[in-house]
Amino acid sequence: MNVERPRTRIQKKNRETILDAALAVFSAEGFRGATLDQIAETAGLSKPNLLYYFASKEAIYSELLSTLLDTWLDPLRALDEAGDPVDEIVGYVMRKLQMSRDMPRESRLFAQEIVQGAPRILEQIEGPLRRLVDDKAALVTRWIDTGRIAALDPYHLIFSIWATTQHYADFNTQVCSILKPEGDAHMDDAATFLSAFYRRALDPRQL
Amino acid sequence: MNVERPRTRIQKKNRETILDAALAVFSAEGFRGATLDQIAETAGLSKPNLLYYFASKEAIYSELLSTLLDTWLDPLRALDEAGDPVDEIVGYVMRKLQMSRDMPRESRLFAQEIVQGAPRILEQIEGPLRRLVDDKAALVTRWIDTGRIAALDPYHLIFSIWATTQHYADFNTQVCSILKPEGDAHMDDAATFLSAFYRRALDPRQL
DNA sequence: CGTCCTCCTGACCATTTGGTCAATATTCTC
DNA sequence: GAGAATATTGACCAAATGGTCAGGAGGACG
Repeated sequence: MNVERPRTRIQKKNRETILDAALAVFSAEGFRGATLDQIAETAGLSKPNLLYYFASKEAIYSELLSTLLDTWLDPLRALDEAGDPVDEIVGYVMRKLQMSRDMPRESRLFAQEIVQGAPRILEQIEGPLRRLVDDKAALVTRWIDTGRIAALDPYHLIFSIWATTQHYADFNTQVCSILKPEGDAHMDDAATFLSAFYRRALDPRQL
Repeated sequence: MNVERPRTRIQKKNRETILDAALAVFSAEGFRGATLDQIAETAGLSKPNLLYYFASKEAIYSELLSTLLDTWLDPLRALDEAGDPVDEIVGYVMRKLQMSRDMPRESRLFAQEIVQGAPRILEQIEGPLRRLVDDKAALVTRWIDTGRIAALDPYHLIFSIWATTQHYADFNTQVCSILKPEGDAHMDDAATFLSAFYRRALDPRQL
């Protein structure tokens, strides 16, 4: 089974089942911490069966990463030059926060990969991701130059958005330990905070 | 060797050597990814010798975490009610950023532990850390109530500071991949950005 | 110099884990 | 429903890994 494109419906279903189980296990345990047995059990399949669909543990992991990275960047892609600059960026922040709420496993998966030096997706980061960021940073610079937004380094602005929004997925344990109620009730508070925060920081008036 | 306090100078030296090597390996590979052999080699000691000084891999890891957490919180502790509110918070941001620059291994160690649900320091987070944060959040609230700083949720404000500053240590690989020059030259840019960013967001005038 | 205590190591062990394979079961196609 | 293609599994393997242990070095101290 060195196949790339699934040919039968069983293949499609099982590959999806495996990838979903792998996402759960890898995001919770990291690459090294996850075991094929765990993934197999989560998926409800036998270990040799996993290896019938994927060549190796690494193959599962790599396919996960590259499949998800694309989705992960959608919110940034949607940044639109035509809209109001401040609204656009605040909108991006909200979309990214929504993603942390809806896809915390994906967020943690990337977080762990990158913390460890991104050994398996460095290429994707230096290629597509970097190009996208360069593109959007140029857009922000245009907004700055026309005085429609505060003059703040666009790259570091984007980093700050990644950091503040992904924090709620990646460090959810810590957030919940400090904010009394469990659950993601505080996600709404986070949205309120970040919205006001970025609106204040970006407003071109003042100072 | 179930000793807690080192008694001889050899003990003290070797325990330090081991903890330093462990910090390097654990922060780069995570708890599960790190091996005793790696730590032993990094420390220049034999594996059985490690286990002469520490009861187990877990024991090394736990001692590392609890030793470092205290230092990690110093910047927040220094937040001073007597100073100018905006300057105090910006100062906190700068101290925290400095820590990400000087102690990236420690930052990554905590990051990985918390991403995985903080299984081994949850107690410390729910106890001392939470108390400290509650304390400082109350201080920020006082500043808000007297109109000396913008009205922003103090807990989420603190989270945003952790997120934005630690980002430069934890996701350093990504930052370097997007910002052309390697090295930590961009740490200065980060300081400039964060300083301006928080100053704008916190200024009590406007809006 | 002898002896006690600390320090260190080679050899070894049990378990875990990624991965293989031949054989069997299931599904698909005509 | 026969036969080919696809799917699944139990049994097994080699390497890695956390940890043990008996015994040997090495230093401190009388």
